[in-house]
Amino acid sequence: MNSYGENLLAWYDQHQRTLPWRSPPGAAPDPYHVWLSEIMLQQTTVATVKGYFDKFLRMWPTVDAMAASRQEDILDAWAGLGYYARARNLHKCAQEVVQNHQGQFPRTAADLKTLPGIGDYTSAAIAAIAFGEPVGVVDSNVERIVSRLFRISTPLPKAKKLIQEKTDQITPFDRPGDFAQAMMDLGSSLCSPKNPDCNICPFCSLCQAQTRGDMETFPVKPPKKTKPTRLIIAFAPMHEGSILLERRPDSGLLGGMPGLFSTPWVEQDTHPKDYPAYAPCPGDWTELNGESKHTFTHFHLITRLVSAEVPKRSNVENGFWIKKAELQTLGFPTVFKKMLELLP
DNA sequence: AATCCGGGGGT
DNA sequence: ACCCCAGGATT
Repeated sequence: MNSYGENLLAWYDQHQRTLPWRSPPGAAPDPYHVWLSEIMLQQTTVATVKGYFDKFLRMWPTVDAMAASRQEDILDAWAGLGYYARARNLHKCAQEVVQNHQGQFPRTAADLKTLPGIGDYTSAAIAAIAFGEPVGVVDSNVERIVSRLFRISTPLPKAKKLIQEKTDQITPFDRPGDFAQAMMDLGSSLCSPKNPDCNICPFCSLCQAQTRGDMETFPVKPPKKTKPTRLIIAFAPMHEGSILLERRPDSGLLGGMPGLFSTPWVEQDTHPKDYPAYAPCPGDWTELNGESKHTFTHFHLITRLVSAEVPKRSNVENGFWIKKAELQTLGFPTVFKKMLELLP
């Protein structure tokens, strides 16, 4: 056992957090729980995931149950969590595990990585935590910690290979899963992006950046780009208290999710005379008061809502009618929730 | 190597 | 307003 492992695991045994997907000390983790939590935790905070994790386990207690469900039900339960490709891949992955692996998750990082939605990080995390494979698990917490430990000045993402090698080196063969989770606990508590608490850090004397006092300069990241603003008109075609909505195509932005029909999501505004070209049906469109704002990963969106009482035609491509009172029974992406709040 | 893909919380 | 976050897939 190296000194990194000794120091960190000693700290972990004292400060370990209890989380819904984390098994009690000494108990064997359920690979299904580990997998489900790791997918949800991709670019998503622990606090946000907790409620969704509990709900998913109640709805689908086993990978077999999830594999037997419909993608639409998975997406509905995932609504609000974001990055919806994760939910589509979750369903695909469960089906592959059942069909091609006898309902058992592969036990190595290399085999896990062949499954949908499982990449470098998640394959290593499941292999280490659920199956004890001594592999370095590198997420953004670990990138920050390791780049500080060794003062890695190469900018991300080019530094990823070196960070992976360093992480592999300091990961102990004994308890690699605990080491990985301890690193993430450390990164989310003491080794924070700003004002890291080096005084009580188990790596304090081992950390090159802390010795120099320039912790906050690591990791080195490329400059951010400014987000453009897109302005769209969303359509609310009404008929006797029902609204015509769209089931979005299975790929791309908010893929597979329900939403409102709208003009194209571009930076250029649309003139009212062009509304009919984009509306799902003919209508006398009148603008409702207010506008909704939402920010995505790479652009801001401002939406104005127009409404019209229209005949109830049923042959609208990807369209479906739903009573206003039943909107709450459907899982919407947050951007559409905000738009629907503009309805009178 | 770049780009696309959500949303919430901290500061 | 800007930062960050238990990243993966696509091009």
